[in-house]
Amino acid sequence: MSIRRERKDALEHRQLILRTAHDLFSEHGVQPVSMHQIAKTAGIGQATLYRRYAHKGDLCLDMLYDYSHQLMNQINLFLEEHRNEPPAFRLGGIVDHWVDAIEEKADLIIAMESKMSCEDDRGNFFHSPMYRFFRDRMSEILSEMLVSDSQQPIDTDFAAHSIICSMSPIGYFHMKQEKGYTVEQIKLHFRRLFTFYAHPRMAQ
Amino acid sequence: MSIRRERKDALEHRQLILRTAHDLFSEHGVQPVSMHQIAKTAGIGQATLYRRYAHKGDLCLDMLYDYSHQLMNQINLFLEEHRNEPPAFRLGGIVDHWVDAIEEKADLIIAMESKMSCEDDRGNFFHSPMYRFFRDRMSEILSEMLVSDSQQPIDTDFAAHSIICSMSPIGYFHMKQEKGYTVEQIKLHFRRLFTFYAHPRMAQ
DNA sequence: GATTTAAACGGACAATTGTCCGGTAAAGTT
DNA sequence: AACTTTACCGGACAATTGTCCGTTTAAATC
Repeated sequence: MSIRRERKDALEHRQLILRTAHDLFSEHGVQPVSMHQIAKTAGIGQATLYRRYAHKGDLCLDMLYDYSHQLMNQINLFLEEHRNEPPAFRLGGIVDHWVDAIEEKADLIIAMESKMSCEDDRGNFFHSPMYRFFRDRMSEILSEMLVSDSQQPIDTDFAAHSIICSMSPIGYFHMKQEKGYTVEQIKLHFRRLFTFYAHPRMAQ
Repeated sequence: MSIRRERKDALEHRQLILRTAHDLFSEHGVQPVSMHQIAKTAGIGQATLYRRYAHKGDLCLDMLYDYSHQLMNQINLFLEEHRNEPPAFRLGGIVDHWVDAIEEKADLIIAMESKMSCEDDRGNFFHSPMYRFFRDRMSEILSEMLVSDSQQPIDTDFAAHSIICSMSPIGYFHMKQEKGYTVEQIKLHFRRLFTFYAHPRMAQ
């Protein structure tokens, strides 16, 4: 009774699927390409595709895997380089990176998010390493900010989660299109809003 | 050349659809009921249904119409009654009402939101009266809070929009299930987080 | 009330998503 | 190397979503 490792052909198929999907998405965009089309183009059965990926959102999540690691590395580097800057500055840096990522991978991110029902674990963004990374890094920074004398302690994980939600691609693009803000303006507004925690002025 | 008003049978069908959908949703839940099933049960054609509602999310949005007006009235009443309380208190009240609404109408709201692509106007939550109502009320309250001496003015519409996004049902239920918070704990955390704008303590 | 107009109808059709199950072949066992 | 096990394969099938188009009929005009 030993653990069977993944079959060689299964691994090849996974790579084939990712390559095929990438090519099709590049050529036609994300939304117009169907799962059937991906399977057919890759020359594999429908079920083989669905066995790997529960739905297109799940596939997109995996396609973002490399990019997300790249992004996490960039951010870690940024945080390392600016470790002596005030927390608000570092939080702002994360915001900037995140917004840039949305701009660059909008199609994939939206396709991913729009398929997420609440129940199913598989392909749920909130269970991805990227979500945890963002939440944990932000949570740490928020802790630094709030270490002081607040009589009402803020739950920093909760706050980080809220910040991530408020920077959802859907909401982001609504802001951009509806109000006509530029990318830089939105970044600025986010930075001001979130770093209000760090440099608050007494109101009223 | 005059404007033709809506045909009588069209109106009847609209009401029939809403009633049928309500009954089916009550019996089986929202997600398992298909558009085909709704049309068939109502005794109308597929196209007749789709002509009214672009997709199930659009239908859900309309089903929330009455409830949303009720909710808006409740909140207006609340704001009226507590107009002399500090803005943070009033913002907190809105949060409470919103969370209660999510709890009560979760299925419909999630079905609605999960169908929203960015482009199509029809059935987009961000174009609904409810969104505008929440954004505008919150924006007003935030203005009161921030009227003071901030050298970096916060865009209150932007802030209100962000708050709405951070209270999205998907994010809310993730918090609730994953971290095991009770409804009241989440309300409290939201209140603290958002009203941090109003009673901030200097950090660092 | 007959005629015209076009909004509305609905069933059939096309496309996409998601599942089943008999068969295949790779990994472990002797 | 032959055998056993079982993860994996893939095409066919079922369900759901979304659209087309010839026909009907309510409403405006005469």
